[in-house]
Amino acid sequence: MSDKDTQPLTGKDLARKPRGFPDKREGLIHAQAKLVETVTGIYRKWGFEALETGAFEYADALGKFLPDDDRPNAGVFAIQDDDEQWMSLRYDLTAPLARFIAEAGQTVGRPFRRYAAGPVWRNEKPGPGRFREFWQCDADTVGAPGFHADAEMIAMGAEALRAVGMETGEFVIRVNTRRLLNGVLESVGAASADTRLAILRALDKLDRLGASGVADLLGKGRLDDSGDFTKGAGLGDAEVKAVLAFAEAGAKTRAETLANLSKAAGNSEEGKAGLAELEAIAVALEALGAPEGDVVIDPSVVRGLEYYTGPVYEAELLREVTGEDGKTYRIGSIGGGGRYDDLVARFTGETVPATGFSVGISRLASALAIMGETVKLDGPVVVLNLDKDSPAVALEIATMLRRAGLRAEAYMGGSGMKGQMKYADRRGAPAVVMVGSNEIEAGTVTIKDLEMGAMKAKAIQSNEEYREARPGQIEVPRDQMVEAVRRIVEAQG
RNA sequence: GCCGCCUUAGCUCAGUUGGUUAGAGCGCUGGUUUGUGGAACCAGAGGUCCUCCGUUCAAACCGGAGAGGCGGUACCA
Repeated sequence: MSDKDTQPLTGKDLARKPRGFPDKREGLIHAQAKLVETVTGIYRKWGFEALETGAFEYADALGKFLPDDDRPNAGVFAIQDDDEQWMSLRYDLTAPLARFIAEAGQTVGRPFRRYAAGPVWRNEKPGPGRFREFWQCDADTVGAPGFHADAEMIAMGAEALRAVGMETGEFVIRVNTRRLLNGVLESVGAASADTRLAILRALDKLDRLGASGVADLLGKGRLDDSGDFTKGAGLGDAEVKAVLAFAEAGAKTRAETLANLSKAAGNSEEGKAGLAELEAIAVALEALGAPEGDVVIDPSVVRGLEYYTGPVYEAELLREVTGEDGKTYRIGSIGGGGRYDDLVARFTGETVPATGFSVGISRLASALAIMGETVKLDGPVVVLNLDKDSPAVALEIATMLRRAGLRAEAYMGGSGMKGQMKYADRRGAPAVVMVGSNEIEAGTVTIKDLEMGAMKAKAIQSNEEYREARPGQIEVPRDQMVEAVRRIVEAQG
């Protein structure tokens, strides 16, 4: 940026990582893979099929904006193709789907029910649980005009979150509709786009700032803890009250909320239509068996994406996230979605009603990681290399184990036995196999069950006794090695 | 983007109101134990004290700028 730090970095300074692009290791990768497998499994069960698109889309296909100066827009990562056209990394999985539908035309039947999982990129400020590269797992129904399709997305989303381990009270899916919001905006006479936007943004913060904070934002403005002043929407007291009454209409049950809303939503056409949408969704949710605790109607839900045209839903993690450092972290939204009836029409002019739900895989995984709920490492069986001058024995043993379908490696490092045991321990190896001169002479191998060894060692008091005991260790003839190792691995599950 | 706080060993942190060779715990490496991780004891190796510029006889410490981190706020298709 400035001209004085143009000196090239050297040495360790070179090894930097851009913020928000996480390095992921064994534990996290497997946790994420498992989440993806579980969630897509639910989507498949509900009758969705796989469809994936590429990482880049033309910038104008992704959104309404056009290239201005150097970059099309902050918020996305964009580069120019060799023909100078702007391409952007996708910021979600929905906009590329709309492009695909427009392009594929009649070659896909309607309704088209698809799921997809993959990384998306947003050029925003990262934080704990907030990344610039992160995974989403989406399901969408294209060509579905009825609100029961939205209800299906919501109920399926709740099922997916339960499948990844969320229990009653640990998450909630809050449902609203844009049309109800439009009705409220109309009823308070919010005409300008700026004012409407300011009101929606204020509403969206109800859960975080509370009624008084939102009231400030709806009115004159709000001074936050850091001393920063946020300009308000400029509504009068009566209007602020009306909007707040609407936003706080949420009640314990969906039926109660709907009853409250019918009073607070005003008489506009949009408001009535919105109420009808939510009523239809509520009926369908009953039929789908979605528990009241999992899915609530909450008129303060807005969601940022501009392409939503009707119902919107947001899945929030309620479970307290406390790290091993004792700090609590606010993870917030772990998924959401909504109806986007006009997204395909941008390309073809043909209105294609569609609705979708997305699970924030990276958020979920980092919430689990912060809580210390990482999956147990399941490393390979490690064959120790005791005679470093002739590693062939270790290679041979490892090959036997692999041919039998077991995950195994011969030690490749340069350390002594103690170091090799430490290595196996750190890798999460279920067992090590040792073949030294004693074993070669006797035609046997020594197998150590590391898990059992650890367990037995707990009962041992003195260091000498520990050295003597060789806990969890057995010696078997070489031709029984594979089965003995297999028993140990399987016993550990 | 704006505001505040922070940056010393691999990690968590001490540190002298500016004064020689910058410390601890954990971890790591080696040994006690030709060949035994998670236990014990002994020893050892790790540092441009975030970077650059300035003040000073002297800067890890003071001043300025920058980078990175954390938190808040804004933005978030």
